[in-house]
Amino acid sequence: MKATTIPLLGYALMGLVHHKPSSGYDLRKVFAETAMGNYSSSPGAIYPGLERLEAGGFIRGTVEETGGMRRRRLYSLTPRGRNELKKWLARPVERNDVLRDAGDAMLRFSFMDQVLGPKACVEFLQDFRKLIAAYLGELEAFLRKNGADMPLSARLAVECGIGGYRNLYEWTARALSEYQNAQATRRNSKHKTPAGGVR
Amino acid sequence: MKATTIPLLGYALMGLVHHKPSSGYDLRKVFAETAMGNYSSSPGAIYPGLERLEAGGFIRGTVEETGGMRRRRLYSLTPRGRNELKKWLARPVERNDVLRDAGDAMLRFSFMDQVLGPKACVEFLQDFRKLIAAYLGELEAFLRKNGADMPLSARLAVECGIGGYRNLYEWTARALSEYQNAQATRRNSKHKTPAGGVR
DNA sequence: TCGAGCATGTAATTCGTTACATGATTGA
DNA sequence: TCAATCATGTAACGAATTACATGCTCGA
Repeated sequence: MKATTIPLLGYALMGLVHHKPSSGYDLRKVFAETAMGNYSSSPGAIYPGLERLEAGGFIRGTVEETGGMRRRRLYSLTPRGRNELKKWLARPVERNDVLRDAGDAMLRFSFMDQVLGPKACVEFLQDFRKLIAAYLGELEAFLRKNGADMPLSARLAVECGIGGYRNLYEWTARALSEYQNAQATRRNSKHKTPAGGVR
Repeated sequence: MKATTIPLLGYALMGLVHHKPSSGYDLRKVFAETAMGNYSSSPGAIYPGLERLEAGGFIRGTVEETGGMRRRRLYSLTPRGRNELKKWLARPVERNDVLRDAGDAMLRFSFMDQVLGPKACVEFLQDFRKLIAAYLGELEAFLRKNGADMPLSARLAVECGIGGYRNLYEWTARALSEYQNAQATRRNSKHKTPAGGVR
């Protein structure tokens, strides 16, 4: 039983395909045109990535039968894929997720709402916030200790990084309060707006 | 004449080695323990990376002759390497540098002071600032157009990204004013503290 | 003498990048 | 009929990750 390790791009693809069944071309456009501009968008990444996911049984592609237009292979999540996506999203946040600019963690969060619901988002944000605070403390200590001996531009670069984490920290507070508002609204309106909103 | 394309890690290594001749082990520790925690630090990245740079003639390794301790190979920058580093640092900032979290650009900036001097840093910051402002506008427009249709967590993720760029934007202002102060100080003290500071 | 930390490497694998190739469809 | 755009691929290559292997040196 192989470990079946899925690269980040694979999860990005699964999350998008879960949101809305899509072709490779659709997905490339998402990466190229939306705020997901980090991530590849090159055909040499997307198509092999989709093939790997299909070979692993996480997505299934079916050829669309529309009159006109060239054939497009529409991918959608299989139950297995949905399960894998859930597992990935439900992983506890670790210190590691905070280090390398947290791209991984933010990707997870951006899909979390639809798949795991608001409660999981709140928990995630709380844990994330704690980790950010801890790392922020480390960075500030580092700067206090070494800042004076560093070339100006290097010190400024570190300060920029600290500012980035401070932004992240403040963002978690805003995000948490938005979730509290959303939950209050939902309680009042008695499920008038369900959770996911696939369309 | 091959293109000799050097990966980002290669430039990180060159910048560090220029700052202070180092062994592979030293460099690994820098990546593992300082604020440069993004970047690999694994031996399978560092040692082959150093070998490639040496094969390209950018750095040269000499075995240290200290009594005691196991032999360590100390690398230092060759003239060719210094030239290559300069060329990389002097590249104009492009829109592309702003997209993928600007890790590349910040790395360049952090070495810039020592190699190109404060004037280049100021120019860099001014260009960088403009590009950030432009991309920030795009992201905000994107959010205005699509924010309402996005799941809450996805929208929040975009807002977090926007906050990150806003931080970057504000940081450029602070950095610029620090450079102006530094220049004023230097003028007053008549080169008492030169530019580089290799030690 | 034994383990911890110093120090350097190597091999298998996987993945992304760049660049190229192909063909279908639509509108001018 | 020609260009643009839709849509899917493929091949070569480079580089990072993981995991393993090795040997030195110092202190307890």
